[in-house]
Amino acid sequence: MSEAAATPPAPLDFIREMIAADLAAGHNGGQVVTRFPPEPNGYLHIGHAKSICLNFGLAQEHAPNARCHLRFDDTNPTKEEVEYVDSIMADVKWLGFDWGEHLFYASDYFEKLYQFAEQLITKGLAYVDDQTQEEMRANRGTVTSPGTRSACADRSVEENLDLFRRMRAGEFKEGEKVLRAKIDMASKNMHLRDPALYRILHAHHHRTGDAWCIYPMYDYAHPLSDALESITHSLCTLEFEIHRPLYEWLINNIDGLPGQPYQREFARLNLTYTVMSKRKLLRLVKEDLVNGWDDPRMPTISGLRRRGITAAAIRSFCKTIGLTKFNSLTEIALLEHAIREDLNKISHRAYGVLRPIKVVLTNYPEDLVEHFEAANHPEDPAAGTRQVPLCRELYIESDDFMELPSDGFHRLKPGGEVRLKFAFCIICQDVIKDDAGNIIELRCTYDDTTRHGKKPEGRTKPKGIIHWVSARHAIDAPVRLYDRLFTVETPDADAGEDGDFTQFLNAASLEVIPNAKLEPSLKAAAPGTHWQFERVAYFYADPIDSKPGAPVFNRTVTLKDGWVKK
RNA sequence: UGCCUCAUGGUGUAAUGGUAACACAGCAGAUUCUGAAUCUGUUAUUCAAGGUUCAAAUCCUUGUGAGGCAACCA
Repeated sequence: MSEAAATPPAPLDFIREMIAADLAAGHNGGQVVTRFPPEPNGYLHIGHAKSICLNFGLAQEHAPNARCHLRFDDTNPTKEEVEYVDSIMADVKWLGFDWGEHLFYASDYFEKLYQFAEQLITKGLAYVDDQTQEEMRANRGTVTSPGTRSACADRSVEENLDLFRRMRAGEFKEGEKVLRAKIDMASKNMHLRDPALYRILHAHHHRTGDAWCIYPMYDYAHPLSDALESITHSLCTLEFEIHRPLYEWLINNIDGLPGQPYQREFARLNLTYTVMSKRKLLRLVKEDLVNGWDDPRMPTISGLRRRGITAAAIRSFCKTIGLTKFNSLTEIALLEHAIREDLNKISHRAYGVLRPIKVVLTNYPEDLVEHFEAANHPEDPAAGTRQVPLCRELYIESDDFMELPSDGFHRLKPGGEVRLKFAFCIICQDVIKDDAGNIIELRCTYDDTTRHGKKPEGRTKPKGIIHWVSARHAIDAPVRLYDRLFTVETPDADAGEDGDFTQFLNAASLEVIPNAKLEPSLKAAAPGTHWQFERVAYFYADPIDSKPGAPVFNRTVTLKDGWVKK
């Protein structure tokens, strides 16, 4: 029995199968060249992570005969900004991928793209159209009826060339002229009804400045950029499937392309309880419905990062969801599982009491302070230990006490006993209330025979083990509890055609606890570190708002809670 | 009233004409100085109807449902 037989190889998705077949057939000289081509008009989100993991992952899997390019699809200067370029590069790097020398911009190809357009005109495959946008739309026909070709389609090559050059020279106003491919106005595929190739935009471009006033359309620039970079496999999402014939038309009709890429499509990621379109995310930011692109509730890479989600968790998640053409809706639980799995491994444990209730140990000396040794990680002795101070007055989680306990509740109750983790057991003797009847303090006694490590004879162990902090030593720190951004699984779909998805925003998606009681060692928590507050949740010391000695914590994800109240 | 694509447990995926499986979620138990983690067990699946075949999730036909397509956006 061989090792290989014991562990079958992971099954290939349809894209990887296709690439394996290309390689087996000896295509592309054994090279695999992919690209991740974002438009710098917004921040990357977890849907992009799926594409990044695919494209860069393919390059890693086929190394050294492979590479993945990062290319900015910056063909629309009216929407694009350098802020987005910078954030995209930072996010890709943070996710753990490297484009090496292969950083490109579609705008780098403007001159070549222009020459290819002249080639198309010369071949009689493109013409300058004078129709207005409205006329073009009207003449395009409908999905069930053919369109009508513009009278301009009959212009001579010479006239088209002259007009196109004058478009470039800036002789015309925006909307006055457009370069169109001459394909088929009766095609069932609307994208083949003489699609626009170039439009006039007297706009300042973030890289080319004012050098150009005509800009190529995505459908034109994308396949040619792929070909210019000798991309072998151009992978995009399903909505571009219908663009494929146009992609191929361009590749086949332009001479002098160094590469012959082909496009294939996969389903984009949809996640429950969030929205994923850049347009909607932009709206959340612009209308201050969240605190910027990196708000920890956002599905953006920067938001997830700031919430405390690790790159490893995102990569693992992307592996789990697979790759198909099925338009799926992935439960957020799958992501949460990937997050907990990684955080459980890397997070040191500490005590934090979010909603404190004071406990007085009536039989504990007033002036005594003891330190108990606590493990930093239960499954990793190498993580070491720390000393946690304890005195007569403590805080415990108010959830860990019930005056009228429900069935199966095995934390603290009147007359009941629990263990203070790593310390000793206590019994609740008295419940002190204020005039309004609110519990303000618990009077307890501790049992010295139950100290950590001791095993007293003939004594039943309490089922409940709770965390605690010393009232005298606790530090106060702000803790932000993040929850899902929306109250419904599919805010998009539920809002309908003309509905507003913001109506489903979760009003309780952020709760700030200004003064959580934390064990003193947490005072030194470095910004950008991951913690598990035992029995509560995973937290992340906010990298921006934390100051030396004054950390601010973001709740990344709660611990799974297996206890269901009966 | 057109064209393109898709359809496997609650969710995401695998099975490439030959025993429908894995992960998540759920449930039950073991274990535990975290009601976590870990371990064990378990519930639940091929959109429908025909056809081809010794044999169909897989191939064919017809339905049904979902998504996409008529920017000078990407």
